[in-house]
Amino acid sequence: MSYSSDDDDKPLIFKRNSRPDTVKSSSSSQPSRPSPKPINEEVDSEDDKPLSSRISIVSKGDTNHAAKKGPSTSVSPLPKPQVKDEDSDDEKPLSSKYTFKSKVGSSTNDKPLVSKVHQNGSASKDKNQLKNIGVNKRPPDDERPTSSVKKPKLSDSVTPVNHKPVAMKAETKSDDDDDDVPISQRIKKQAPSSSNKSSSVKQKVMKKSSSPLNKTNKKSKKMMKQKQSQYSKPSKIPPGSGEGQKWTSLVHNGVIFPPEYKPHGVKMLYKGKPVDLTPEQEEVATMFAVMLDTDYMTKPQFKENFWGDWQKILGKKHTIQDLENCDFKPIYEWHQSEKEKKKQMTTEEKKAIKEEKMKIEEKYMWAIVDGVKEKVGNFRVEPPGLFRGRGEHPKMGKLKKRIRPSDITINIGKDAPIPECPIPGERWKEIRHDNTVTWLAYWIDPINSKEFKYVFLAASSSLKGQSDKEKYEKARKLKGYIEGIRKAYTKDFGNSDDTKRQVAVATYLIDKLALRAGNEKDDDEADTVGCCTLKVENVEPMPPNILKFDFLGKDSIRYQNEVEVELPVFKAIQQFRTGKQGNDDLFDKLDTSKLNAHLKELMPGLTAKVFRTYNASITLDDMLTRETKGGDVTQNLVVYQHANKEVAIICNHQRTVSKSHSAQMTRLNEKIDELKGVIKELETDLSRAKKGKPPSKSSDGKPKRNLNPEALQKKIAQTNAKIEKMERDKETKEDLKTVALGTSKINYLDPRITVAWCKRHEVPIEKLFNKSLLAKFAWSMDVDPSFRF
DNA sequence: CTTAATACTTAGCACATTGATC
DNA sequence: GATCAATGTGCTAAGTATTAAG
Repeated sequence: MSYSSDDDDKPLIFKRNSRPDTVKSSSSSQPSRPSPKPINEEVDSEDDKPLSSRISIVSKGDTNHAAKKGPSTSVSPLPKPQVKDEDSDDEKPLSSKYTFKSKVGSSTNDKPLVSKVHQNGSASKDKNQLKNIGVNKRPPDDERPTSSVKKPKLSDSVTPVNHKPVAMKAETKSDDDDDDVPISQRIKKQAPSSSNKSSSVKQKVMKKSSSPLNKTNKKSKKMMKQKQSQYSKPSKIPPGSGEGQKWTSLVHNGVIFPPEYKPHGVKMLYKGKPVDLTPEQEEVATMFAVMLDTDYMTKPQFKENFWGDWQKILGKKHTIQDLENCDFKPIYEWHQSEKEKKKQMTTEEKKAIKEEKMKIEEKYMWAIVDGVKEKVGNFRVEPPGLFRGRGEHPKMGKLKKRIRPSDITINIGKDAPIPECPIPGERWKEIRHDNTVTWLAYWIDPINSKEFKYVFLAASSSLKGQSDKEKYEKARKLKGYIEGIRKAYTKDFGNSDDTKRQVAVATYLIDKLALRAGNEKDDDEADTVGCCTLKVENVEPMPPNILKFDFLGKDSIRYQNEVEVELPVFKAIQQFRTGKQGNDDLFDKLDTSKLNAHLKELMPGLTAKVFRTYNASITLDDMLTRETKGGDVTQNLVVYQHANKEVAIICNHQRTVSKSHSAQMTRLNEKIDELKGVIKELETDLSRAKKGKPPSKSSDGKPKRNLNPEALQKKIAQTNAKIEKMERDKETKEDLKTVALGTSKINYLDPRITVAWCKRHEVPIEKLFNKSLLAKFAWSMDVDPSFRF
């Protein structure tokens, strides 16, 4: 390994690489990507600092993008809590709703008029709602104190039922006066007042101790057993709601099924001859044919599994006796031409089809949760197909059978009408009324009968937003414990108790490298690992104190990294490896349950994944603070992207290099060269102009304008600037070709950090959050500009 | 304890749409 | 206005985590 230490004082340490650009096509070999750049790290961790500072990043100086774009349309003085009024809101561009231009202090929001509130997060035209469904549509601003809840499952003494967008929003309002106080403080000072209205949101954050919500009369199962342990608050219980109650009323229309199979009649060949297939056989053959141009075709496992399932449908006696002699091309080509046809359709035709589809699907898109219209996430039942497992999945290619209504369990409010089964003559498997869960429906995963496929609300829903917020609040809470936790595990690196030592080292790795917990996996899943499931061969100690990691993590994405660690950790890893084979567990005394049980002793609700959230968010907050220099919007966006990228690297969020990447780079280079040629020419002309000569002939022989030296100078400068910008863009592009920035933005970065930063630096939030993100993070829009993670 | 069942979050990629560029 | 890259969205696989059951 080369640890080149071109970075002066630091010993070079972190080096990340990974899959080759060929990822997609590679078959047997493990994917790996080159990493953008090495990261150096300081050995001794400084407790409180974010990962980014504990790990020093070799950043290439920030490029300041010269091009200035005019500040965009920022307008409204302050974002306000959004209460949507479908009718009026719809038309407005989101930008007019958000976009902060406000200065830090100005924070008095006007109150949202919560009068109509219909729907939460969505940008849609929802003229037709589930209107006809009789539901207890509560007026939005109805506060719904506990008592109003129809089924008081909880005694009145219990925390008031939390509430929804409406309440939530209304609430926000109420702490307006607090606006300049950081949320965390507001939370603290919030007295659990009796006023039901304000109880909701903050409730969740309340100390566990204060709200010993014991499951009371939950009718069922899980609840009974719930141990009201010493650290009470089971994370499941949403703040203001009853014992794990997630909703009080729930109305929706069930799910929609893909169309029945329509045979195309195109015959495939077997040993060169056309074969007749029944529609069912043809359907499965078509699933395979359609994948002819994917690299699943290079995987024997895929073909084997496909053949196994297809043969069951063909029958043992069928003409077709093997896959080798099958020629699916005719079907493949038919499919390609269908695709082409579709592409050729005029915009109007496409539009018409789309609208038609919308009309049919409209009613499935929405649910009414506690009186608020919310978007449903995946209301379309997954169509049949061949299982596309990632990595070397043992089940790839298996037939994912068609799901029928009789496979579906619906969960809905007791008082809601049962959705009509969309397929005439068929019926749902089961109807439940479980308000302790958020799913609207589920079916058994046809590939793995031990698992389920759930239908949930969309990310823009209050239910999801609420839990998202809780996730970040928990991560922020870790801030207050992290120092102690680090001290504690550091102390245990040398603990004589094997288990304790392993817990300490594992926690260290999770904290420092943002590794995933690493649950156990079955043999019928791809062989990937996380922290607790690391194998001896995945971590190679390289004296004096470097650990070389190389393993396949989630989604079979390769994690490669070389890290300098504290000596005791290094020694401990060496010791964990002794006497074991490469394939043995590195942490043989450990699994995620034990690890999490330990973590919970350190902080209520703490689990391994919280470290990832914490480290990602604190890194963003820290880098934004350190690197924002008060430039223009463009420059600030570069700062943000830089921070975002760092987080993505820490979390190992990768993407495959686009097929056209190298071609694009080549083109960029050509353009740069071209511009350089222009410069040369301009320089020639400049010197000639200075001598009073006319410009040289341009290459194409056309005469050029006779410019004066000043004009030429200016042109040269402009062109140079252009070249510089292109060089920077090129670099950025190359740099980010394997880095996926989106994943962290969606899942790990507390949106309040971004929103507050935007407010502080007058960056329109729309530059960073697209429509979906704005909807998903609606709950964070009114954060105080001074918010820090 | 260990394993199974359950529910929910996180993930990359394919495809669609939008936007920039010539 | 066509072309092609960038961006957005849908899809569904693959994780984490808790609780119940054995």
